[in-house]
Amino acid sequence: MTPPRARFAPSPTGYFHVGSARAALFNWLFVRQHGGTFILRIEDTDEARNRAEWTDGIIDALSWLGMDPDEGPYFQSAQGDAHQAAIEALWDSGALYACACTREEIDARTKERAAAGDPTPGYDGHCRDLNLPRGEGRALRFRTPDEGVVVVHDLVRGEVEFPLRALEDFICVKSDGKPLFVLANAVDDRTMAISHVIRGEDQLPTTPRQILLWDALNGAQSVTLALPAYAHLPLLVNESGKKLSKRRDPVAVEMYREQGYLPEAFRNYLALLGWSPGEEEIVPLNVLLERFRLEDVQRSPAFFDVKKLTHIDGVYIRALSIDGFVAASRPWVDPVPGEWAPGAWRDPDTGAPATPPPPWSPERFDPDVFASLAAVTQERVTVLAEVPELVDFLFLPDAPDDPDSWQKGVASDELAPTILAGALAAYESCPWDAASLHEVTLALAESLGRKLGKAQAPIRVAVMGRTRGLPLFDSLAVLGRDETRRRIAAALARLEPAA
RNA sequence: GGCCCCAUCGUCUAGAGGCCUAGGACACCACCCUCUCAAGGUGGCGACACGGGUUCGAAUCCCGUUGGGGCUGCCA
Repeated sequence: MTPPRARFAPSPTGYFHVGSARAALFNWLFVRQHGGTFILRIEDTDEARNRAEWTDGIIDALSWLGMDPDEGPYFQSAQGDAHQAAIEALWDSGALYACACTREEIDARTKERAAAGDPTPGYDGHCRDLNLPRGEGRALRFRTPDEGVVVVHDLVRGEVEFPLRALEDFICVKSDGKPLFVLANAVDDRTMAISHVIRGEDQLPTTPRQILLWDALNGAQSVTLALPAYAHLPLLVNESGKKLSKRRDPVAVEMYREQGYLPEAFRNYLALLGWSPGEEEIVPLNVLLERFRLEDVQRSPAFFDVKKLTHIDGVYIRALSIDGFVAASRPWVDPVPGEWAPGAWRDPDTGAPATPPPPWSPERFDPDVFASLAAVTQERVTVLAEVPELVDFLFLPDAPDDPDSWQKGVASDELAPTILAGALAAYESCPWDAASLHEVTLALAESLGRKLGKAQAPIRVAVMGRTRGLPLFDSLAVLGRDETRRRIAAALARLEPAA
């Protein structure tokens, strides 16, 4: 196969949609394994607001996922000359005609037809043979053949036939002279010599029009180009089986990045939607590259399952080396000014939800202290944004205050004062390491006739603030004798303010 | 309404006529391990939408039904 040229062509509409990310990934995998070219084209011809910003977001997200384009970004808005030339050629060849109908007129006629028993919707070809001149608020329609079929040769779906009689004369140039998506898209694919169009299934119904346009362009312009190969990927849906919607579904890739999903894990999960690498599903990139086949892509829609994504992310996090984990956690525990950090991105619609910064100040954070508990932290988080709440007790001036934990672990335990007082005494002079602390605390528990599991709760809440968290004795060992005892004493005082 | 697509456990999938009393993973449940929480281990629950064909034999092929979805804009 000659090296393919495939494009990822998002429109900058606010943030990077997971469905777009999946489409980009499949394009990228396909191109990489065939030594081809991965092209980024920004389809920004509409009312592009804040264009630069959204485009930067797309580029950042692609880069985060390790899929930097080989060419581009090209901007559709910069292709005006090519679009114009195509329109002129098409007009001169007679493929287009001017239409003066308004939406209202068309709808009215459709209604009339329906009343007369003809349910055919769409444009009725009213202006088709009127030979109207161009201009004056007139859109240009494509003269669609009345008989026959257009067949789309789809790499994942096989041959899909569209009867032409059901295809109306569609508009491809707006009344202001600007091309519509269907035309701009086809023209750009021609000028960029695209060989493979890999995109979402929602684009399948528009494909016959683009094929018609492509053929017409071949006849109208001096260059004859081979039609690209098409591959329409199954849609990503929510749990009710509907196409992922920007409104009610968490679809922003930026949001997942903020929450601390690793790009490798995210990419691995994306690859699993509509495709399977085989017996193992958590596989490194080289395996993805080795095994991916467009032909093996599933045809039915796939549910974007955050639970599974999260599980996979947990596996990737645990597979990190300690150093790797410490480095990956950095933005969440010790963000560097000027560099990417959680909280930088906000949902353009809701203005939320950004991951909050760590609860401690940069001055209080100690990388070495964090590193000493990294191993036990690593196996307890599933996304990096969970790291701060596990280690915050180390960097806050006092034990974090969690009312539920206090109530459950201390206030409602009649033995809590005894345990805390016992621990305060026992910790005064015992060797300060996890094993010794374990031993000493176990002895205290047994003297009170309690299992260690139950007896450690008040100490844990007094020092670490919550009933759940890192292993207690490792944590105390790192926190230090003085601070541990100070917090236990503080908890005792809080329990018996009078005494 | 019209056109198109799709149909294996709740979810993602393996399965390309006999290897399937349908395999794995997520989720869920139970047990084990255990200083909390995780992680890990063991086991469990759980699917070929339905009806006709074709065939010695169908989850796999064909047809129909039903169900779901997409598109149907002078948006991209």
